Amino acid sequence: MINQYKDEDKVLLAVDCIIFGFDNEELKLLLIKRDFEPEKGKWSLMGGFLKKSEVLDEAASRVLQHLTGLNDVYMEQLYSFSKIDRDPVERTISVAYFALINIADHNSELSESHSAQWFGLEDMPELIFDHNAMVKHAIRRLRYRTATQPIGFELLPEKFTMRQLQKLYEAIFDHELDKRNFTKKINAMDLLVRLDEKDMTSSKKGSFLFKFDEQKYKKKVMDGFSFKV
Amino acid sequence: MINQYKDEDKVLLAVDCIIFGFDNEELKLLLIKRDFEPEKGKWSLMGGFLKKSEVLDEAASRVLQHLTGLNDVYMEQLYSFSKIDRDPVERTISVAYFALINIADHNSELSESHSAQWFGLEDMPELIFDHNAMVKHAIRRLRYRTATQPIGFELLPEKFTMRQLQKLYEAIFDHELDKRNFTKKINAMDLLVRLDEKDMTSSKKGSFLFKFDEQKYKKKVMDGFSFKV
DNA sequence: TCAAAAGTGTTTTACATACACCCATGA
DNA sequence: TCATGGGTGTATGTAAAACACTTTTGA
Repeated sequence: MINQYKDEDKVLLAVDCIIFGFDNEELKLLLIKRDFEPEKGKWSLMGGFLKKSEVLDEAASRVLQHLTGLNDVYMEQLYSFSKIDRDPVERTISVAYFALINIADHNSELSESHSAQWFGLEDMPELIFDHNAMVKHAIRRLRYRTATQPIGFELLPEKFTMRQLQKLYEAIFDHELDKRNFTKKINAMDLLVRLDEKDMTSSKKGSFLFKFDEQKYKKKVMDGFSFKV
Repeated sequence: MINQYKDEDKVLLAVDCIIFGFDNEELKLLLIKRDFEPEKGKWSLMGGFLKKSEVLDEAASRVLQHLTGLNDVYMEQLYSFSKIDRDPVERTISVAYFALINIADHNSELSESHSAQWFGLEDMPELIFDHNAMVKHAIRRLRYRTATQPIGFELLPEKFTMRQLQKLYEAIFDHELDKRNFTKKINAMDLLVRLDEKDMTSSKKGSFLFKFDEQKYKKKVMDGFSFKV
């Protein structure tokens, strides 16, 4: 078969990862300080190029794994960015992905070796290229996804307190929530299992730990779901 | 500056358009019968390759314009598909776009010259490559977008009756709606202007024509918006 | 005069919101 | 004993859903 596509333009395809974490207080992003040109020394999302042997999801996982050491992470393709001069070196289209990780899980030596650092959404530096726009987009998507599927749990450790979960939702929606109403709504979802175990670090009384029920969780994700603020 | 990207793989980037239309009864898709290999003679979405001089949105508009003659159409980037062998000729990543057009507006000679044809979602043929998956994805997005922004109007002529609008929403959500509740909800949106004009084709009594108020429409799109079924 | 679609309001139900006090404990 | 965060229920408002009859007019 002759190749009827041979006169078409080829381009570089990058993936860039918006990596969200949660430190029990605020939503954070893992950014790297570029140690190569162009824009050396500036802050940037972690990225890489698609190889011919990979699909996009694999490329994004590889990039994430490279920076955090983590596998099996919640990732979702976001949007493809294609401004002509977005990368000054060469025409590059970038497919943005966002990832939700548990900060405690990531390999911090690996991150440090990439001069990576967590930033709160409020005190983030300016990023290179169109990365600021990617982050904006990712926050919107995270809010929508959280309102639609219980993916918030991906950002928490396996066992967590109701207050941690609430703080997380508050951070994602940037909106204070009522403790009682929140508990009610979460319980109505019927996704959590309360353990016979308390976290004693946050108060003298201690607060119950929960984990979420993966079976029910998967079912809810399938059926759709709604959380409103 | 030396090109530090020179060892990276380059790929072909395609755009494929999911083109929705509405014929007052059902949602339809504009498909083309391929007249070139591979998969010649099979049904497919309209597509094309990204040129180095274009951004993705431009490529998608060009492809759409080529088939329908239409400019200034509602289009939205959907998702990028990257399975290794999705196109057997060469490694090609495709960025899917969806478009909403008014069937009456499109240039039907142009479409015919591409052997294009409208299909209801129910009686659609199997499509080549991963185009079926693209369509599925597009329907999901269209539902979400319609629930979130009043974009349904993009599929209607300038003047339309309340029943046409209802039929459209019913087609999008594949769900019958109550006439009274629908009218109430649409009126509450405060987007429509009732004209002193009736459409006499659908009944003896005739039914009022409406148009939507572009000013208010734009404002609502900005502010966000909610329509639930 | 009747068939066919248009138009129009009220009641019921579910869900979101607002709101305040007691509990357990370590210091 | 008291300061701190944890845990819980009820009343109110708002939006969705269910539901049926009258109007107009061309055939």
